[in-house]
Amino acid sequence: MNPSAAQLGPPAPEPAEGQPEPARRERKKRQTRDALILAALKLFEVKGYEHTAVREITDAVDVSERTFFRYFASKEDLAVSFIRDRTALFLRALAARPPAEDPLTAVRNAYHDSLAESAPDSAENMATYLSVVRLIESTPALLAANLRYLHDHDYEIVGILARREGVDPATDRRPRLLAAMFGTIAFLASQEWRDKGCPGPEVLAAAFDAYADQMTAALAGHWS
Amino acid sequence: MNPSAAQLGPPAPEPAEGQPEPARRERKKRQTRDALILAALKLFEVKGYEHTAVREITDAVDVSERTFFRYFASKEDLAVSFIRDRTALFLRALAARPPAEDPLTAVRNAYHDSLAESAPDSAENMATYLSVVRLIESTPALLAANLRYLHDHDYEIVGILARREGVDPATDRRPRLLAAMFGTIAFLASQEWRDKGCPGPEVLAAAFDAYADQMTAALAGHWS
DNA sequence: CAGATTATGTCAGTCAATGACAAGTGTCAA
DNA sequence: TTGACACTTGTCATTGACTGACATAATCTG
Repeated sequence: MNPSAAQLGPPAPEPAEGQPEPARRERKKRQTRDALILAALKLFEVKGYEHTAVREITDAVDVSERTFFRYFASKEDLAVSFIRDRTALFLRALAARPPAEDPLTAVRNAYHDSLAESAPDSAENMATYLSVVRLIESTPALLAANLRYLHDHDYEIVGILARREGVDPATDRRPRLLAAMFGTIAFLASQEWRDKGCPGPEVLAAAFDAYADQMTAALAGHWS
Repeated sequence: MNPSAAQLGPPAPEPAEGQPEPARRERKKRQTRDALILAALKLFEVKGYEHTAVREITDAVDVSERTFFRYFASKEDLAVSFIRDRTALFLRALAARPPAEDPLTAVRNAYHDSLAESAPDSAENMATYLSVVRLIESTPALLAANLRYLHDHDYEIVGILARREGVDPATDRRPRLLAAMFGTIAFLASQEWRDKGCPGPEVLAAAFDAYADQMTAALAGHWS
C-alpha cells in the first residue's frame, strides 16, 4: 500500500473488474480514502489549507495520523489528487484524438473533451471540483505543487505528440515546446477563471480558447 | 530584518550609497549572509539538498539556527536566491530595450543581455552560478520552488510589456501570454542545458534561441 | 557616554513526515 | 470452520523545518 497508488475521483464506482477482488478490503480502503479527502476539503474550506493540521483531518475520520500518510504522500498530495485525475483524463483524450488533426488542434480538442467528460459527471462532483480549484489557486503552496505536477507529467504529453506526428522527441524540440505551451495556457486559463469567480466550465473552456487563439498574435510583431 | 529583504548576488560590493550608512552593521550582515550561502552550497554539493540539515549549515558558519531563518525564509529560499538575482537582471534588461523592438524581439534580446551581464561577471561567480543551476535542476523540491518563483513574478514582466506596447493588461491577454511563454521556454532551455551537462552560457543562450525560433513552427500545422 | 535600534542566541513548541514493530482484519484453501 | 498468509492499521519514537517570546549583546545616534 504505497501512497497515492490508486488515484481515483471521489465517489466514482470503479469501472468494475471481473471478479478477482472479493471486495471488502478494497471497499474499506476506498471508504477511508474518500472520507479523508472529504474531511480535508471541508476543513480546508473553513480554516484554510495551511492552518489545518493533518491531525485534525485524521481525528475527523478517526484514523491514526500514520494512516493518512499511507494514503497520501503528503498533505499537498491529497489536495492535488483531483488535478491528477483531470490530467489523466486529458492524456486519454489526447491519445484518442484522430491522427488527422494537427498537433495544436488535437491538444485543443482534447482539452475540451476532458472538460466535457468530467463536468457533467454529476453536479455534486462538479461542485467539489470547483472548490478544489478555488483552494489550489488561492494557496501558494498548492499552486506550486500544481505547477510541479504539471511539469512532472509534461513528458507524457510529449510522448503522445511525438508518436502522433512521428518525430523523435530527443532531437525535435517541437513536441516539448507544444506540451509546455499547453500547460502554460491551461494554467493561465484557470487563473482567469478563478479571477472571474469560478463560474461554469464553459467559461473556463472559453478562456482557454481565447489564450490559444492569441498565441501566434502575441508572437507576431508590435501589438500597436 | 525580515528574511530575504536585501537580495544581492554574492560578493558583489553594493553600488555604493552616499554616506547614510556607517556600514559596520550592514557589512557584517552581508558577511554572514554570504558565509551561509557559501557553506550551504558546499554542503548541498556534497550531501545533496535534501540530506543537508539547516543545523549543519549554521554549525559550519557558527551562528544559531534561528539566525538562518532571519536571513532566509526557508531552506529553499536560500537555494533560489540566485535565481532571484538573475530574474531581477532580466527585468532590468527588458525595461531597457528600445521601444522600437517588437515584444518578442525585446524579450529575446533582454534574455541575452541578462545572460551576458551576469556571465563574465567573474569566472568564480559563474562557476558558483552553474553549480546552483545544476543543484536546482536536479532537486525536485527546488525545481518546484523555482517554477513557483518564476510564476510569482510573471506579473512584473507583464507590466513592462504592457507599458511598452501601450495595452491594458487587464483586458489584453497578449502580455500575460508572452510573459508566460517566455518563462516556459527559458525553463525548457535550462533543462536542455542541464541535460547537456551545463557547458558554457553560450550553449544556454543557443538553446533558448532554438526554442524561441520554433514556437510558431510548433503551432503551425502538422510536423510531418 | 547614555539611550534608542537592531541583530543574535536561547528555549520551548508546532507540525509534517518516516521507520520499526506489534496488533488487527481480510482472504483463501483445505 | 479453521488456520496460515497477506495486508492494513495503530503506536511509538525520531528527525527536521520553522516560529514566537524573551533576554542579551552589538551597533548606531546624538
